Amino acid sequence: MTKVYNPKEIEKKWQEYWYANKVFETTEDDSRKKFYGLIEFPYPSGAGLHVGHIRAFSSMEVISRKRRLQGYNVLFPIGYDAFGLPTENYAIKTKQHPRIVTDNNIKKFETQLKAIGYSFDWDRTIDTTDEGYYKWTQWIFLQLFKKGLAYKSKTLVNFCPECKVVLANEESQNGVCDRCGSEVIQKEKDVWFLRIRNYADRLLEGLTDLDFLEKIKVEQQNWIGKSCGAEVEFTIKGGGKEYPLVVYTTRPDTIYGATFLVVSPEHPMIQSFAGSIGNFDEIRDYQQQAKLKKEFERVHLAKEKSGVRIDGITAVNPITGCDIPVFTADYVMMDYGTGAIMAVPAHDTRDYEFAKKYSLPIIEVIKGGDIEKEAYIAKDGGIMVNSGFLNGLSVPEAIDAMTAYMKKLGVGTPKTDFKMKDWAFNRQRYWGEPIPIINCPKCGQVPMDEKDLPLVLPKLEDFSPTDDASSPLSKVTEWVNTTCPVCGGPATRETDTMPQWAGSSWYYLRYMSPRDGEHVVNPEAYKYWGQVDWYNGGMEHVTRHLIYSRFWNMFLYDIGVVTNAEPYLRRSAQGLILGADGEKMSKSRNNVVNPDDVIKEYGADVLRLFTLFIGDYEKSAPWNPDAIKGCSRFLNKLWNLMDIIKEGDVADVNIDLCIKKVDDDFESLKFNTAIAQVMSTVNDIYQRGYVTKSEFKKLLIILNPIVPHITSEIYEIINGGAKIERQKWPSYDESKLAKDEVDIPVQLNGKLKGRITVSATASREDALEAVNKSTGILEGKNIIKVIYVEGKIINIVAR
RNA sequence: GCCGAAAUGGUGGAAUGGCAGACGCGACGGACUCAAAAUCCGUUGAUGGCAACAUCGUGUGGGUUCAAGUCCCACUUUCGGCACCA
Repeated sequence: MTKVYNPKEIEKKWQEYWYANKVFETTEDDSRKKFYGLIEFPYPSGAGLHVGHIRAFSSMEVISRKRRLQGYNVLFPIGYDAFGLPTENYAIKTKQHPRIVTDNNIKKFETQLKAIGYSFDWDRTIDTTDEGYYKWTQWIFLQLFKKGLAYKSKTLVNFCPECKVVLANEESQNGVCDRCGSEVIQKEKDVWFLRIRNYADRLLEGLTDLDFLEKIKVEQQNWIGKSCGAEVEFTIKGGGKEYPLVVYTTRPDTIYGATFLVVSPEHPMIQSFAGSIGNFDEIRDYQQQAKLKKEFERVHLAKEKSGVRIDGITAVNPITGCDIPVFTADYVMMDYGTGAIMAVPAHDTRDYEFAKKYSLPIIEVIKGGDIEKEAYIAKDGGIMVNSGFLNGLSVPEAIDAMTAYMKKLGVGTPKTDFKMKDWAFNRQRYWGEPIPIINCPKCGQVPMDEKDLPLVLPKLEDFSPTDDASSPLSKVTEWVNTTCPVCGGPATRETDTMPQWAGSSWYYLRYMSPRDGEHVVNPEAYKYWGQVDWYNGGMEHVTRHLIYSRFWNMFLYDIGVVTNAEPYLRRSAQGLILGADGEKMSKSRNNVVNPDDVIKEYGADVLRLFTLFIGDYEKSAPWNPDAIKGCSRFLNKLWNLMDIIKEGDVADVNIDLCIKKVDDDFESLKFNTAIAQVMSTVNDIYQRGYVTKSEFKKLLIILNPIVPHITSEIYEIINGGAKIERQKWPSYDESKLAKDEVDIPVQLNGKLKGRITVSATASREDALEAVNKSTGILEGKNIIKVIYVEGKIINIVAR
């Protein structure tokens, strides 16, 4: 009898061995194929690791360990995305410096990660708040600035009065601050933007060849939101003046049905007709109202359309020559298209609603719907009517015909637009990368000299935010005041810092050469590691981080820093672990599971096993504390196999099938079924009563990526000290996957009636013979048809 | 409103169109024990039947097929994303 399984003891032993001997350290090695596996590096919060992290990291951990056993040279790194608000807020609350808080949190994370036995190359650890790191974040920003892709612009921004910080659109969805949940207000501010819209088309097209989960592609496509249409010029007449008003439409085919025109309340056209507009006071009131409405109300709460007719001006339809009235309404947004639309109520739901409310004419130009009841969109179906030369055409034909006609007349041009907005790239907070720009009264915005990077974040005693939405850095006059690198005159530094998305937009490159002081990424290292082979992360980051980092990589490709336009070849996503109550884990719900507690009770291997066994990896699954026992029992059973090792006939246990299943399932992230297969195989082994050493070794190796401690220990014990990580991933014998004799179901008229045992390659006649012999179901029956699928089923249709 | 994913026992979840419920949890019965825990063995979709067995059963209603959880059509609900995007 061997000693009992003691996870605490063996896990400590193996972790010490791995980390002290740097077993997972990696260097470029041309003699071996490379594999670069990436996980989203964590934000080191004070709360420490969460079981969700474990699940998120475990897929690439398993794949990386498997790849090593398969002979690959594996880069599997870890780092910390450590700039950001929570740390800063916590630091303010506890009166510590964010640097101290960050360092402590990182230490805590590292201890926890090591206690789980992850096979990271710890020597490559990076930290976005490290000067040697953010030097290069700033360097990339400078290149963007020099290429005209970073600009400052006055706009209304989402401002959180609680966090006192300007938020990106994506951080203030539904008009609520992502961080604190308070209501966001609109504030005018000078803000840095990155011209990500310039890359919209390439970001969209680049998706085609990538092995990203389909739903990730779809979300990115929706986020980018490309629409193809045309800009059409209407002429506004009033008070003897003419004004060319350009509207944006995706449906030029419906122009014969345009019965009015709507401009956004902010549209400059209104002001230019100030003198000729009869109801200008009313219009001004409406503009004021629209301005007061927060974005949230305007978009989400305004169930009913509102608007005002602009008296004294009319618009001329460039195709029909007809005069139509002009309205202003806040359902038209200034920041999309041209801020003006031609309204076709018969074929657009919003225009329909507006026309009904203000009793405007509705002209049907596409047959097929019932415009008495509702607008008929008819994107793919329907035939044009009441539309001059378009009559009789289908909608797609009419779109092409009208676009060409407008172009010929010179009143319209094809135009694509994107929903995605430029990336608001700054925060008025302390704990972020300083923006390396100097404002000179003579020379304007001047980039810092690259030689002077990093621009170090000054040590600050009081870094709490200011009430006037300016950065705490503006208080450090000795830091702010500097000289202009161009003219040498007195100048001031930019005091805003970069958003948290900055550091994470290029971290996958830094891992390739984490300590290189001369390059963003060392060219030799890049040449070897190239693209990330497989990136796993959360669905919550596929529209922001994943697009932002693809954008930065494309830019670095354009300026010759990297040689691949796309950073990630494959991207998968894990499902959330929900609380035992089926709700998302959160402190406020008090349903958070701390991995330390699980390790304490069951050990790290059980934790690793359970987070992967809990359900389909790509779907969310609730944490069931009772079910952990099953995983613990299984590891005990695995351990106790040592008591029944015996050489013998290997029949009855299909180890080849098990290897194949595990091999395939790992590659498609079906860890739950891979584990189930191994459990079944172990059950079969106990049923048989003994395990052969060769079977046992194979089992240990295929399980090693998931439960490395116990498998390392058993392997060492049964093989006189041999190390499992030096072994080869087992192959399986194709010919042994299928059995020679099979038990197949017998159906009569599609209903299960019994089973027969036949050779896997038995003929139809043999199978039918076997049915006759072993069952009496065919007696007195008239056979009409026999369906026989070799090795699968026999179904007899009979009366 | 638009786009996407999903719905299977008491429960988490398995099923290239071919035995629905693998594997795990729980429950029940038994062994071991003074007892409990741990462990081991057995049972466990529902209904009827002593039983062999029969009937029903994968959100709802239709359809295709020798055969449907799986494919097609029409719905319902839940979750995620986008959203007066012209």
